[in-house]
Amino acid sequence: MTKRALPPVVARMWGRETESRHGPRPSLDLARIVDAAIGIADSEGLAGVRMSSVAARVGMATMSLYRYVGSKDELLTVMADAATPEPPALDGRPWRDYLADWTQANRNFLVDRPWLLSLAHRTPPTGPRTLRWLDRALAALAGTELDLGQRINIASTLTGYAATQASLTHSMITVAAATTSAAGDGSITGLADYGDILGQVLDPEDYPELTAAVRSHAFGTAEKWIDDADFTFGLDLLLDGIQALIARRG
Amino acid sequence: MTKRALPPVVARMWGRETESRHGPRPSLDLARIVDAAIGIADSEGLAGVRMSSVAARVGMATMSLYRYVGSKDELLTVMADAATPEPPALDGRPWRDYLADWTQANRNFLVDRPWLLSLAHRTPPTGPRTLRWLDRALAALAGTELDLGQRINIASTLTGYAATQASLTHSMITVAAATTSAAGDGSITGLADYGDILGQVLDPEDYPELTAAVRSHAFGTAEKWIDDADFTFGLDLLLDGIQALIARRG
DNA sequence: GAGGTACAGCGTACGGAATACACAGTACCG
DNA sequence: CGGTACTGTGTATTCCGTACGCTGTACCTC
Repeated sequence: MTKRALPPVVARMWGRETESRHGPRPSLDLARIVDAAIGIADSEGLAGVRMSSVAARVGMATMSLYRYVGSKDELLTVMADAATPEPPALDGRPWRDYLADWTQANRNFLVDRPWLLSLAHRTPPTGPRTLRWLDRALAALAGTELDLGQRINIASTLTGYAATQASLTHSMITVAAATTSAAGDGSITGLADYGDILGQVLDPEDYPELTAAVRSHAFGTAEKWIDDADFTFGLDLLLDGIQALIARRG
Repeated sequence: MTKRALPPVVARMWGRETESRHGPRPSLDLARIVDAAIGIADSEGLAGVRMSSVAARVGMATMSLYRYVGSKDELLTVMADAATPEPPALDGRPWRDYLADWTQANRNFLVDRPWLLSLAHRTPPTGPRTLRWLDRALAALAGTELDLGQRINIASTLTGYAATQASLTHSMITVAAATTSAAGDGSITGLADYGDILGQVLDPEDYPELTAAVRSHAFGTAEKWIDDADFTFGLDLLLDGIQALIARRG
């Protein structure tokens, strides 16, 4: 029985705080702090999330936050889970329909909240929301002959795909924050620029295929990355692979 | 002709510095600084990479680094490219063989240098190494009927898969740095613990499938994540999907 | 009901890290 | 041979995260 204490972050995400009976009751709860932090991240990006700014937003002193959160890092971890929406409902749909929906929804909220991408690499999923996504994906595959390991693997692969696509979409769409303020400075501002840059930099001898791609404007249109068509294309690749596997097993 | 100036980072990565003739010659070059930074990241992690520590490592004053790099952020970007190895050689192999190799190699260097994962979300690929990976993947698909957009899409999907798997592998393997130093503290230390935590936290009503997975120890064995079998499983899914697509086109 | 106790909110202070700025020395230019 | 542009660097500023200790309060126990 290796039943150790939960890591404090995890405990907090699940409301497993040991209720204390002494002293004044807290005037806030973790949720309100996390919401404030999420609000800031949405409007100013992750960089705007400072202990001081969050505290100001909830009307407390900076140091008071530490009664609710062990560290800024912890706060970010909790934020990452809380900012994740609920997964779509299964409603008895066939696995392929559902997983397509699931993956797309996954990508969509990552595009809406690009800062979530930067928080993705912290921990394996341990929050209620994130785990619900995993659970639902497993549920969709429940009717198949796949074993549990395979189902988990499929879920992670799809999440990974969603994240990759969201990240690409985001970095391509973004009019990058011009760090140097001079007009016409050298910041990468959009997609057209990306193709430009590659064109300027690539040696055709060394990068023959890429050069060809740039020349035929394969990176040219910004819509390409916002459009669902491209996303769906890759997704279908994955789903086809899964379907073939299931067929083999059945 | 929208031929703007290259972003400074990009210029530096490609050695497109405007050679200056006045003044003393630089006593170092960017490469040595980047190597030092990579060395630190390898041994202490990204957190160990401070302008001061890097400077110490190359035997210069902190502020001297700013003669070679515009900002720490720029340094990290250049590091990310420089730490990427060369892609495997194509050698006329069929696309599927090569891409399997390519993806696996991609995952492997990410597992070796987990800090690269945290730098992945900064920019679309603009460095010589990263772009060479892309070029080689496109080259492998050159014989197929797929159009360029599709080839690029496939390459990103595979990179994404490699990154996802590497990230999972890493977070599972890691004996997490115990931030609190007390023994038996609550940090997530490994895989067994991960299953433990889920078990403690999940409500079977709300997470039926996950609960079942935990109970049957689907998260239980650490080898599962280090082992190639699992990686190859998902990879084959993808490749099958691609193969089906190519067959359809041909 | 009185005192003790543990905990909430918060002001102050410290330490680490990035980086603006100014200055000294140096190599090449005319 | 002065001027100039650039290198290396010390100093100082600014911005954060957070350790610590103090004050007041609500509940518990006697």
